[in-house]
Amino acid sequence: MGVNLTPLVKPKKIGLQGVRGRVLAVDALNSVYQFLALVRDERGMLFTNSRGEVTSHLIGLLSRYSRLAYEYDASFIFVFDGSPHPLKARELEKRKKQREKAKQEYAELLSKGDLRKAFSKAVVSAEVDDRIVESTKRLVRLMGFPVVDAVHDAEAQAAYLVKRGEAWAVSSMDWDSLLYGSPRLVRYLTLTGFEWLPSKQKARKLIPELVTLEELLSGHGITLRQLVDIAILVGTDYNEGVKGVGPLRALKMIKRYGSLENLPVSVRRHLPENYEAVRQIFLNPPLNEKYSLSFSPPDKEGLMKFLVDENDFSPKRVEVYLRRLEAAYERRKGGLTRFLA
DNA sequence: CGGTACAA
DNA sequence: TTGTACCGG
Repeated sequence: MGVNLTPLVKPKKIGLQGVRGRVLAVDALNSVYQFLALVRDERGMLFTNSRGEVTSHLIGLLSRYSRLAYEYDASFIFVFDGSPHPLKARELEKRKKQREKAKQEYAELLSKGDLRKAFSKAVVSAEVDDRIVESTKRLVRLMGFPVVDAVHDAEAQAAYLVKRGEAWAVSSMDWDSLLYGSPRLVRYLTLTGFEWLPSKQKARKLIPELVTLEELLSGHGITLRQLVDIAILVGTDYNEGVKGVGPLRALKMIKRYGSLENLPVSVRRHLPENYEAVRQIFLNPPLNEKYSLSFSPPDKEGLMKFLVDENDFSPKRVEVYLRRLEAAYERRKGGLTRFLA
């Protein structure tokens, strides 16, 4: 679930116009999780092709990113998680247990006929397997967007792409890219602007928000290293936080004492022994430096074969997505030519 | 989630 | 213009 920085951040609402013409480094599987959670029928069942393979993520990716490209002239680099960092194993185990519990509860609620509650469990049980990752990569490439593989966490690689100027901001629901030093983070990059709150059985209206690392740090008078120390106190994917310490207390302590090393021993003794290793994951993560970023026109034949022949999409719908992607590509290409001339 | 159609 | 209902694979 990443790090909870919510109480420390004052995002600026930028709306969809705020990403016009921008290149976003998308945490691809973060986006896929949202689609798997929400692109479902009224019983909470995922969409599938005739072989029973999940297609909900393909529906979501096509409609969202083709329209953002077409209507807002945005473009995307899709960044994928690599092998999980060894220190993340405990967190992954925890999530797996949560999913399994939710799956069971889903089946029970469904057999009792409680469709609304069943749906909320289906959302928690969303799971990304290898086939979903591979089909996502295949679709993104056919759409003409570059795919970048991270060594471990996609958020680290996406942050690096923004630091290098290859993308304007990271697009993700999670905060972690800021800890990896991304200068900008865009949250809630959706078209309809709704977030489903399973606990409340309600949807809340949201518009895209921008968080600037510089403003976050200067606003609190801290350094990136200190922000990472705050995260370690609160808890990250790589360590349990100190009990009773939330984001606000952590900020106060790090501002007062400067760093984890200087905390009073009463707090410091609750830190994990390997906190320096966790700090280095964020400050100095292994990166893929040999990525290639080629933006191509959409592959019409490839998309038809993949979506219509293999995944039972209606050809009429696929043509709509294709037209958007073609128009968006031509417009960006034209803009670039003008810029170079 | 996102698209569409139709109501008030 | 906003709400609501239904569909997509």
